[in-house]
Amino acid sequence: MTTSRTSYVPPHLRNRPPSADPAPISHSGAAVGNGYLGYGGAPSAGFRSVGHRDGQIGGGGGAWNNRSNGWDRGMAREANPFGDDVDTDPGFGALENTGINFDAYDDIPVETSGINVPPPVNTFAEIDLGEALNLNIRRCKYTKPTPVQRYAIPISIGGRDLMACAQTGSGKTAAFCFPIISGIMKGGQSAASPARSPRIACPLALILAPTRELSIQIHEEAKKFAYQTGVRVVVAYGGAPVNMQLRELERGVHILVATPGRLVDLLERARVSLQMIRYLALDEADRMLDMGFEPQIRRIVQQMDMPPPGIRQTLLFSATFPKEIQRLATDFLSSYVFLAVGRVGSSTDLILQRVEYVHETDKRSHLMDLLHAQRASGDQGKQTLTLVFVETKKGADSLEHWLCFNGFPATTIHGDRTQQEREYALRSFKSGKTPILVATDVAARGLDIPHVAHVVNFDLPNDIDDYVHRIGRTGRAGKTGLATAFFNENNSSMAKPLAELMQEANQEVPAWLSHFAAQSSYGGRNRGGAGGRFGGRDFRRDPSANRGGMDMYGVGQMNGGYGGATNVASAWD
DNA sequence: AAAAAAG
Repeated sequence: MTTSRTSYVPPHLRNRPPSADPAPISHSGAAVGNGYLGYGGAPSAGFRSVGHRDGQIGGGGGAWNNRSNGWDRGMAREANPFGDDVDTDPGFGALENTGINFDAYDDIPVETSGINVPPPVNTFAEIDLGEALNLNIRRCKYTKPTPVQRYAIPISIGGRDLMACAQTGSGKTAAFCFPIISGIMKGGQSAASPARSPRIACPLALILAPTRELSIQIHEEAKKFAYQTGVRVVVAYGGAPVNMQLRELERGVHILVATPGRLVDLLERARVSLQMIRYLALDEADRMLDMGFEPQIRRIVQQMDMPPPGIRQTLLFSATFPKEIQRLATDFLSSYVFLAVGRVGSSTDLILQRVEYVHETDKRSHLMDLLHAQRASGDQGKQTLTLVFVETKKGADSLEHWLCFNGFPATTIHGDRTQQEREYALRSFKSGKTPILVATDVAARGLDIPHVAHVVNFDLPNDIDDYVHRIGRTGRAGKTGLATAFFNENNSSMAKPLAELMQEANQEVPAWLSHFAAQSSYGGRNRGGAGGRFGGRDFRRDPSANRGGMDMYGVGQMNGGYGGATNVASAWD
């Protein structure tokens, strides 16, 4: 059980100040006795009962965590996700600047609604997240919480369900990971219903994401937050060999990050049980609940063995949240708080949005012009990454070939490529080896790719929310970004919402686009996700939305929920 | 109609 591995903290040194910590990070004053009932720096001692043997079934907790061998080996082996050299570790550098420009945060509009909303905090120290997690927060160089974190963390710590609208890059992942990790540490191991077999993994938290790459990214980030907390994070997604993922699950899992398809597969194989779930988080929640995903999500959340709303805690996050989707989401929530954080940087100051009228047949040559101009003006040596969005997978392949043929190193990511190719393409793009990435909407949401200077909407999406997500891939890390859209007759349905969005973001709207917008009979008003200064608005506050939804809503809320407009802050009015 | 997500 004992080992000389430097990352292992022997039991007698646990709960000790930093001298016991092998990580090459200078830190001071790690307090002892932080209220975690024996957790401190390496809380594994608090999780398992001592003296169990390998493979022993039954007892106090989920099947795996009685197996002290597996557990301690896991602890000993836990790789330092921060790397030994901060300066040369790209992963760390990326996390260090998750698009957080604190100077831009002072006048960010924030709105909450719901009953008894826990008040926001101004510092991480105000919340008792635990010493191990606090140390990781310092390692991440998060000095103070972002707006979404200031509000979402106390709400989650307070045990409330949450529907949060906040731009990706505003610290969303941490906003739902911190409370989950902290809650798992505090709660210790529930003694309830052990699994039937040690081969069934029983995670306490489930984080679902709409793409494989996003689930990978969340997993990487969550591992940093959970480092040496004793909380194990495992990822499961399709397109990759299942055996490795199964082995990881067998070694124990507190937090499972997954895409829906692979999770359903694992549930059907009875390799995962959701009976112990205490936290459910949906990232890009509006996408997860839209037509393509809804049946799978309902299956996972409502038709397996997951505890119902009110028993588990549910956290929904997205940059956009259309009203129809909000209404759907109430099925998964109990007396929830709605939180909207104004767009930070992304579609306001930091991203310069341009729309150019380009005929379908001229798109390639026009893109070429842009790339030539960019190449001419750009600082040589500095990598300027360009992300080009197209509508179809075939279109992505053909544009990639054409760009390469014309001397622009490009690669592509879309759902017809193998997972290996997808991950290679993303790495190749991030590293600057192929500074142009042609992508379908698989790359539109959530991916944090530093140094993307230019997002080109070669084909505009049909949904303004998708546009918001796409351009959000640039203007990150406090840097400015450029978003260029090619517009023509085929996109006339987008004219109005696009013009309105750009106007709200104080962007210059070309006269011809306004003309298109005026002609267009399509709506674009109050599309829920895109309207106003916020990333969204609580549909419970919309009279027209409530007319149909109120009954269902009133019944669905266990604590009475939102009882009309009378007892709620009126900042909206 | 398209994209994503299981094999």
